Amino acid sequence: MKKPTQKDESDQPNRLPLDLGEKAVEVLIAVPLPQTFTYHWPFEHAPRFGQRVVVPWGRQKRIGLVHGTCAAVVTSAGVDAYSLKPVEQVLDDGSLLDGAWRQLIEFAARYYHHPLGLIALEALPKALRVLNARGEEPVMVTKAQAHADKRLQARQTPARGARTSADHDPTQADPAPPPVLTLEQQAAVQACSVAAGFTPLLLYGVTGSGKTEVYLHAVEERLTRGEQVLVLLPEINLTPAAQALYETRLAPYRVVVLHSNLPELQRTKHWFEAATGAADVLIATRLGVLTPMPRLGLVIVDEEHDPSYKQQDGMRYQARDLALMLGKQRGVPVVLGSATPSLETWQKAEGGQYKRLTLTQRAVTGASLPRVELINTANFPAKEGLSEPAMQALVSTFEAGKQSIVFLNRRGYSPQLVCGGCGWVSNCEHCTAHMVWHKSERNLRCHHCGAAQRVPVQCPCCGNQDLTGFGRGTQRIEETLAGLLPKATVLRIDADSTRNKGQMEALLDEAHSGRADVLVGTQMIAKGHDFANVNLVLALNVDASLFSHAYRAPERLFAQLMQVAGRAGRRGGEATMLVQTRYPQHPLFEALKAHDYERFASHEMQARREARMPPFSYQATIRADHRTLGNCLAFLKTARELGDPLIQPDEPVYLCDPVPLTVVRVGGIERAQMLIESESRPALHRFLSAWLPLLYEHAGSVRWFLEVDPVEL
DNA sequence: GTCAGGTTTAAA
DNA sequence: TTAAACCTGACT
Repeated sequence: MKKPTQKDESDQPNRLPLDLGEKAVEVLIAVPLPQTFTYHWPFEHAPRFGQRVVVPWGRQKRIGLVHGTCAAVVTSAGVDAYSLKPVEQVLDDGSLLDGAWRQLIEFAARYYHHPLGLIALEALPKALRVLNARGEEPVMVTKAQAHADKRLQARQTPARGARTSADHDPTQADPAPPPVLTLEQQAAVQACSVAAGFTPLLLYGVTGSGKTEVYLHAVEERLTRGEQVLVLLPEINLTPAAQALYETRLAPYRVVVLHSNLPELQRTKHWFEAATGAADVLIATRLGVLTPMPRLGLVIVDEEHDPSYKQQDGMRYQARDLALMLGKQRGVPVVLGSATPSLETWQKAEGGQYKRLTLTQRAVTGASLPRVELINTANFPAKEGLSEPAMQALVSTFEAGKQSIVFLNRRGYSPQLVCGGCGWVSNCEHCTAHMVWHKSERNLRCHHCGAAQRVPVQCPCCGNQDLTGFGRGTQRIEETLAGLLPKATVLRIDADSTRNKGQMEALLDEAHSGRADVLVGTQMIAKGHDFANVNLVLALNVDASLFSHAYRAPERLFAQLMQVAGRAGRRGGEATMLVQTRYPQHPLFEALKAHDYERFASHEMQARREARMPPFSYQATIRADHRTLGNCLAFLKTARELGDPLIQPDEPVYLCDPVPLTVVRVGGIERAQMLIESESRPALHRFLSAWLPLLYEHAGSVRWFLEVDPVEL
C-alpha cells in the first residue's frame, strides 16, 4: 500500500500547487491512517478547528472534525485537487474542542504512534461521532451551551464552604461531619493550593491515611476559584461511592461521572457538561483524560500505580502519563495519589521532579495498620486451601463479631477440571489455556476468549466419571468457608458476582451494614473500599507472583497486598493480616511485614537498574496476530530486518528476538511479539517514526500494532 | 454455476 | 475502521 505523507511537497516536481485560498479544509476521519483528508469548503463562513462536518467517504458519508484550513494543496497520488469533494454539512455552529484539547490529542498521536483521526473521534461520545440513520445531526454547540448556561444559573453562587443540598434534603440522613484534618493532611492540602502552573505532586500516604480528604479539600479550593477539576479513578466500581461523596461534600457544585459503562445518553450529557464548563468536577476512569475541560485547574489521579490506567486495546495509552501531559500543557497541578507508587513515579519523586507529600499516619485516631504474619505452608499444610492457623483466625474473628476478608486473585471454582483416569484436562479449544470450572454457573469457561460449555458428566476422552477440580478459585473457597463457619454469612465479591448492574452496590451495602461476616474476593475487594469492621485479612495463593517471569509481577503483588492489608483496622483495634506462602523469607514479605513500601521500592529499583529495565530504559513492543504463528514470527523477522539499518550508531536501539506470547493462542488467533528497547526515549521515538511506515507495507494479512511503554511482556 | 466464507483494498 | 470487491473451496 502506498502511504502518502500529508502535505509532502518534496520530490514531486510534476505536481501543481493549487491555490484554494481559504476554500480547503483538512478533516480528521476515524480511520487507521496517519494523515488528514482534504475537502473543499463551499461555505461563506470560515471553518473552525473542532467543528464536526459531514463529508463524503467512499460511497458513504462520515462525520469528521475540521483540523485546519489549507491555502495551498499539492495533489498527491490519486487525488486531483480540482475535484476535491466538498464538505456536505457543518454540524456545529461553534466548537467545544479548543486548542488545549488539540494539543493533547496531537501529543498522544505522536507519542503512541497512533492515527490522529482515530484518537480524536474516539475521544468523543458516540452520538457526536457516528452519523445517525436519518443522516443528519442537529447543530450541537448552541444547544449544549444553552443547557450549560441554564445549569450555571440554576446554581446559586455558593458561599465558601457552603453545603446546602445536604441540609435541605429531608430524605437524607445527616451525613457525618467531615473529619478534622491531621497536620500532615493540612500540609498536603496547602501544597496543592499554593501550586501554581504545572506542578506534579505525589501524594504518598499509607492506606487509611485520608488521601481522599486531601483531594476533597484541594478540589474545593480550586472550585472556589472558578476552576474545574478532573479526578481519575482506576475502576468503574469506585465511581459511585466517589460521586456520592464528592456530591455531598462539594454541593452545590456540579459533579459528573464518565466511564464506559455509563448509558450512552448520560455519557453524552456529562461530556457536554464537562466540555462547556457547566460541570465543576469530572470523576472518570482513564477515558476521561481526553475530555475537553475549558476551566481546568487541577488534575487528580487516584491510585496512580494501578495497572487499569493502561488501555489494553486500540490506542494503548497510560492515562496517568497523559494526565501529566495534560497538566503540563494546561499549566495546572497534577496530584498522583498512592500508598504504593509505581516505580516510574517513585523514581521521579526521589529525583525531585515530583514534589512528594507524605501522609505517614492513619487519619482515624487509634487506627493502625494490621500486624502481618506469614503462615509457612510447609509447616502448616493447607486443607482445601486453608491452613490450620488461618482457619483458627477466621473462627475466632467471627466469634469476636468482627469481619474477615479472604483475598484470592482467581475467580471460578477451579482453574481446571481434570480426569482422574486418563489425565484429560479442560483445555480451551480456541486458546492455549485451561477452561475454568464455574460450579455455581455449572459450566466451564475460558477467561481468555469467553467460550463457555456445560460441565461434562464424564471424561470426554476416556469416559471416566471421576472428574475433579484442580486448584482453587473464589467460589471454592467460599464453599469451604461456608463449611468452616456454618453460622456465618459469607459473601463473594468478584467479576462474576458483580456482573449485573447494581450487584456490586448490593454486595458492598451488605458488607458495610455488618450483615456479612466473611468477604471472599479477588483484587476487586482490595480497591478503595472503606470497611469499618474488618479485623482480619487472609491472602491466599500469592506465590505464583513471587517468581513470575513478568518483571512487574512483584510490584503488582506488593501493591495488592498492601492494599488489602489496608482494608483492616480502619476504625481502630488490633487487626491482623495473614499470608499463606511457601516462601516466608522472601524479601517482599519482609517489606510487607514492616509496611515499608520504601524498602520494597529501593530493592526493586536496584534490581531494575541492574537489569536495565524500566524506568531505567524505554520500551515498545510490536505485536503480531495471525491464525498461524509462523506468519506472526515471519512478519516480525521482516520487521527486524527493516529496522536494523535504521538504527543510528549514536542512538542505540535494540530489537530483541521475536517470541510467541506465553498464551500463544486466544480465540483461534496466534500471537507473537518483539521487544524494542533503548536507553534514550527520544532515540526510541525517532527510530519508531522512521520504522513504522515500512511496516504498513509489509504486514500482508498479519494484524499488528505497536505498544509504547508496554506493561506486560 | 452458485454460495458462503475469508481476505484484500480503497477511502480526499 | 468500514464496506465493497475479490478470491477460494464446497456443494448442488
